[in-house]
Amino acid sequence: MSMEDNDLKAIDYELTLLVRRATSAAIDKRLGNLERSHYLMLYELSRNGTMGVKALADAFHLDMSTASRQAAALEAKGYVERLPDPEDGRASFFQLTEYGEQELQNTKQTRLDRFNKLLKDWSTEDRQKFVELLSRLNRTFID
Amino acid sequence: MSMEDNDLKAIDYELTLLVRRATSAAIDKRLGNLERSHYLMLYELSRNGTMGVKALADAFHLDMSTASRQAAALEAKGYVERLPDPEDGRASFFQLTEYGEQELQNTKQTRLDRFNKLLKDWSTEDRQKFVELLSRLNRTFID
DNA sequence: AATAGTAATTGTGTAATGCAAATATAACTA
DNA sequence: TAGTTATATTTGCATTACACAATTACTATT
Repeated sequence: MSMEDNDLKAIDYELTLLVRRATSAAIDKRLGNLERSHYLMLYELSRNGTMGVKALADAFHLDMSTASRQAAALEAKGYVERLPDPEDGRASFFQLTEYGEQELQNTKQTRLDRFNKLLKDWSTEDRQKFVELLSRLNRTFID
Repeated sequence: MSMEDNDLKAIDYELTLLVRRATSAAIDKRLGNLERSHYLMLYELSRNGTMGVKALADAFHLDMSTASRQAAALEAKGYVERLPDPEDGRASFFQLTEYGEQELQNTKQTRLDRFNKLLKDWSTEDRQKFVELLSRLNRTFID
């Protein structure tokens, strides 16, 4: 076992711990009024305009059944509206509603506030580096 | 909204995404033969020798009911053994078995291999920095 | 003793996910 | 064009992981 393996092991352990803590209710599961899964989906919709179940599932590498249920939940809560796809009778598009947009902004702010507190002692350089490394890792996962 | 908020927002988003991806089966949920929760618990037991349900729950900030069920699952699989606490009739200790130790080592190796692949292009400095930042974040969460 | 506190378990409910089967519609092919 | 295959979505079912509340069996205190 090489010296560098220790870093990798530590990364694995810390990430696993982080995921556990985030899954555990208090930290990340729900912030603002939105569940994590709903937050992500609304976020994606706000960036992309409208998307169908397939596109949402692909964007997050989720099973379509999962994406379908989450989109239905968002619709039931009034965060999104379902529009028929004029070119494909099987498909539909989801679009953020005014209310969904509001909740998304609220939740973004709540989450920002949390990280402001949590990372208040971090230097700008460390924050930037953390973004960079997290992004790189996420992009790697996605391939 | 200040300039630095962008970093915090990005950190939040990337972390949320990471957690989602990890929760999603393929990446982190199960590696080697161990579920994430079992991996963490065995890991903790291997570092601390023996622990009771209360201590395990505290270590991970879990509800005791959750820790209790997970410990019971580990026992059922033969990864740990339950020993009565001689000083407290209510309590017991869990101790890694030979088999549990093996599975833990297997899983550690499997996870190490994964990160070796995943982060093969990362510099030593980046890896070290990532460990540092992740650890700092986790310690912050814990308080 | 009587009471209050604690370790653990069990019952119940929820969120998030996947796989498999079913449905409706589209696209392609012979 | 009729028949077949592929695709978008939904629904049924199962699993993992968690919390909260109630219960049990002890322990500690008064």
